Amino acid sequence: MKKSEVCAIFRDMAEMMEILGEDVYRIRAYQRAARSIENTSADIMDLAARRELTKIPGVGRELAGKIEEILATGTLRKYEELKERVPPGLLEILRVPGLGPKTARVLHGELGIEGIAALEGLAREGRLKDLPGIKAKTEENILRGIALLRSAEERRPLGMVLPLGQLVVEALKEGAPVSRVSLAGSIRRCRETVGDIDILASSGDPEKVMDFFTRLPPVAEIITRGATRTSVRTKDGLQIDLRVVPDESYGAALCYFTGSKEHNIRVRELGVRSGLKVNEYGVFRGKKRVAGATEEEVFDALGLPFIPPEMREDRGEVEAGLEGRLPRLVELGEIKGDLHVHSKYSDGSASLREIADKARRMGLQWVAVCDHSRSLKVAGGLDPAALAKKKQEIEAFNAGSKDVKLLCGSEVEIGLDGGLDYPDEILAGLDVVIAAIHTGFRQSREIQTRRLIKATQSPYVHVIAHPTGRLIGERDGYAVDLEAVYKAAAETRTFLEINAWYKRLDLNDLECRKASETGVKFSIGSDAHLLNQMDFLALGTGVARRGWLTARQVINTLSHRELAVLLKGKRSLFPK
DNA sequence: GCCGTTTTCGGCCCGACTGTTTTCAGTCG
Repeated sequence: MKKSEVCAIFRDMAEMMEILGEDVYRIRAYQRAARSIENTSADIMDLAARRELTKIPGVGRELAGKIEEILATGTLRKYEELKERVPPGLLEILRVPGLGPKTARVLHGELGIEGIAALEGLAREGRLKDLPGIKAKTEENILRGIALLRSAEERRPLGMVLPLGQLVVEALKEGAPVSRVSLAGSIRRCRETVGDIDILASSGDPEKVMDFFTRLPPVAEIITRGATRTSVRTKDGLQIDLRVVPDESYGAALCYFTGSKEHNIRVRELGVRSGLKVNEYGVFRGKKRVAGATEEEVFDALGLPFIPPEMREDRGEVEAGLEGRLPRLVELGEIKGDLHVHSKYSDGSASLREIADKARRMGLQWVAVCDHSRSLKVAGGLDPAALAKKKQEIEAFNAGSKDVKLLCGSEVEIGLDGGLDYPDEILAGLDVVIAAIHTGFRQSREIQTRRLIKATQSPYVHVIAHPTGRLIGERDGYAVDLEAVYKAAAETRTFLEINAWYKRLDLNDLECRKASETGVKFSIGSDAHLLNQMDFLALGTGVARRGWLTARQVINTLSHRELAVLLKGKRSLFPK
């Protein structure tokens, strides 16, 4: 039983109770508990075993008992009772945007509607109009909502969306009368997937800003257009919202529109306790505005240090801020190199020199060129001769390069038995060895765990690449006992990769945070196969920041010399 | 159902927008 299943049950229950018109604060308690469980890095089974479930914020005695019941029986009596009273089709129609629990209740009570298909049919026939609180307009809105639901694109990987967001922000800075402009929303928090692009600007002439915005080349359609908020859709169906506020509200609005919603709620609650009201226009004591122009000012008025956007998820950052124990997060500017890049030697498209030139343009000092190992034939895995040639070329390059240095590495296949794809003599000659699973995804949890742990136990393996193997929106990671892997990695001083390739982001934010508690350190690698993909390093840094990691916990912050010493150091743990 | 330097009872985040209403309820972010 995973915590996600517990959360799903609580969320379902909240929706059913909403339809039944139960107490809103009880409903909110279930929703808050679900969020809170999702955001906790602790293992829910462990907490239950230690009878410490009430340590989760928002979980009291009552809900702790319910979680225990779910863990013990797989379900919950009260949940089963609710399901008897609320048919599943009724939950389905709640997914229609603009249609909430109150309306759903009326639709079911009066017409017995139990699904989107039935709802659509009756709306088309004009048979909803005479229900209490529903007229022609609401009927139209329901039909529009159903169409929207069908066309709604899934959330997209951050890396697919970020470049467009940055482009629009740059365009506004250049061409529109704005004094400040920034990305906001989940894209600014560096969430791994993004539903739409939120942008905030301040200006004394919002009309001109909106005119400029709606005429930008990527814009295909204007959805709504107002003085403070305009929404457009791009040619490939992505929504961009631009909000324009006066300069004195910019900081408060940036906090508000960056979110997350849960973080905002927490911050406002904090304000209420000291008699302050927080909204998108500022922080107010009575009618007097006490802060609002900058985010720093807003946090300061609430007695908080600046909380970086990547942390604003209500995962304990507000409490940590109050107690003065917010970590100083690793910054992109501190990243000195990329630990995982593919070259022409295997399936990458760039030469060693091109990789080094790109690194120089990015302000990096070193790059580990880690091509595939020999058995991964589909990806041009290197046989020992090719590997020797590559090593020679890298040595020659380094001898002639005053600034950027290359490390000769390999992304070595981990076999089904946990064995490695090159013999030790060859591994010993490499600067960096990243061990990876690309085959045998369907092995049992025990086998996968053993494979990864055995890899950490090699004196020559420095990094476990993309530890879960998941691809965002395409496939889940393989079954593996990650906590056992973290423990093995910590004991053997093996680093865990934050693979920054846009569909991987593996480990993810929560797992980074959990792993870091065991003392593990991390290596960020872009996994670039094309030169421009080295820019994914920024995504990996975002994941590290969302995982609350400091510069000391990320080995990419080391100089070339420091890194070389660290990598050689693992062998000394293994007496001959 | 949770929670506590105003409280173990009585509160529980805030505002915009829409559509249905003559002053407000529902929904959303």
